[in-house]
Amino acid sequence: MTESTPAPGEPRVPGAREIPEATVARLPVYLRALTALADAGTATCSSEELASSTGVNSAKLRKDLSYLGSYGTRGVGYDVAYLRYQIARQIGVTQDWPVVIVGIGNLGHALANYSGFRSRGFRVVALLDADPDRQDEVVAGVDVRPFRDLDRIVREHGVAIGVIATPAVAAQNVADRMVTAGITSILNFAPAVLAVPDGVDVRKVDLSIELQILAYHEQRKTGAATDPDPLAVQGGVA
Amino acid sequence: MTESTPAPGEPRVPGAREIPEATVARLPVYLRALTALADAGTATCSSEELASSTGVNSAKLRKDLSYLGSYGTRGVGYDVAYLRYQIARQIGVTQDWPVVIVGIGNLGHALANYSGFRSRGFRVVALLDADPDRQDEVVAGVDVRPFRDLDRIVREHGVAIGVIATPAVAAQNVADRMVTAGITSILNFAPAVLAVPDGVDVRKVDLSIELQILAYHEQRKTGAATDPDPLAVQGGVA
DNA sequence: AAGAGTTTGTGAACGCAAGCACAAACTCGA
DNA sequence: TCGAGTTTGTGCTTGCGTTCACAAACTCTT
Repeated sequence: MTESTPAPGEPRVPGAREIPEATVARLPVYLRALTALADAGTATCSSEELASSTGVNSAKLRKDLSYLGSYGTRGVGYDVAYLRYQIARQIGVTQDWPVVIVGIGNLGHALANYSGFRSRGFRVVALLDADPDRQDEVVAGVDVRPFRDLDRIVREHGVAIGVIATPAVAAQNVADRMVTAGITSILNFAPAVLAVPDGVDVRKVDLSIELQILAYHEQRKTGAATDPDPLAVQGGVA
Repeated sequence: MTESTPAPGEPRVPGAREIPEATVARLPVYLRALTALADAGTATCSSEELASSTGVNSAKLRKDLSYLGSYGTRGVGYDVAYLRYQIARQIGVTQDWPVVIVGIGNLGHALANYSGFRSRGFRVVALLDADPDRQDEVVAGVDVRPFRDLDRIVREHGVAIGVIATPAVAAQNVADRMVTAGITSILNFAPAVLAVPDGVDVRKVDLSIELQILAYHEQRKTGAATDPDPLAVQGGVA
């Protein structure tokens, strides 16, 4: 992904270790498991327990946590509340993150209503849509605003993160406008490759790609491969 | 992920090369780009062109394609239609994949309406929901059926792939029922870790995890880390 | 206080993936 | 036919991520 170059030679933050990308991707999973444990009233847990409830290897879990610091106690395990706070702080979900969502189709609706956002510090400050007919609606308690208001909304609320839930053809234009408005992190649900300047992070979630990966493995399981006959190309794929 | 062990010693399929997981994950991206090129009337393209339109390195693209076979022509490039067919065949999207979706919330609606499924061989044969009030609805031209019909529907349509779009608490039960019914690939949108027997593949898409990864990098960019004071644990994270 | 049992943190080995760089194989013009 | 230009396919190097395995550090019982 578009990693902001850490200025060759000098570390990004003096005391902060560099956390590997693979570890960063797992921290939210640990956070969720710790929250569940805390809600269940559990005060302490071992790396083995936490690992099995998150579906990872316990050695990997311990190595992941070691990048954050030494927050466990040998012979005992981890304090659930303490570890949870430390992970939340590292990820950044102890802060408030104002977010805008662009594109109010089915997916935009689903995202606006998704409770998992609010509970982790993400606050949807506006839903934007280019269609003027939609701008009287209120979805999930948030006003639908015209897309042209993007700049003002970003400025007023200090929005750093934008979500694109538009059709593919509109995605690049939306991304450009977001970047211009000052957004530096984009979560893209549109099936399109976005070009953005350095310093802007883009993560992509593609629903059909995940299904296709499953189909690949499923095909291998059942051994049902299509005829590799090159002549079949004439017909093409539907 | 739960990779079906390829029987130590003997290759899974005699003639088939083993395609690396990282490559499999990119094949759908190439497929989409090739479809766009074909729609635009392009007959031939180089690895450089295809790479830039999919956002990957051209060397990586060529290496990925080399796992499928030698489908390019040196000095010329790749035949768009031919390569597209070969990739589609390898992934398995030249076949028809009947799919069931369980959980008709906002996300279920979005998935049922998503055109990217049908155009790639995925056919939603049923939407299942435990709520009896919803079973008169028709969403995206597909009947909403009671969850208890799962077994029959899977049997009748030969469903191999199931999608879980329920709340987290229901997910494991749904997965168990899916496995019992004969489903061997699950796409899970619920924020829960699923336990499934060997031979069943699970892929997870977690909307809030992606946002949290963005937040982590965003926090690093702005240098706005929260006070690491251990005493703050008393307050905990909201 | 000492030994047995438990669990963390991490050095080291291993394996997969990314990228470089170049020979091989093609086209095209003279 | 030959040489210049283009593009693929791939061996090799490098780096990252995973896993193993064990010393260090803790608790608990006697």
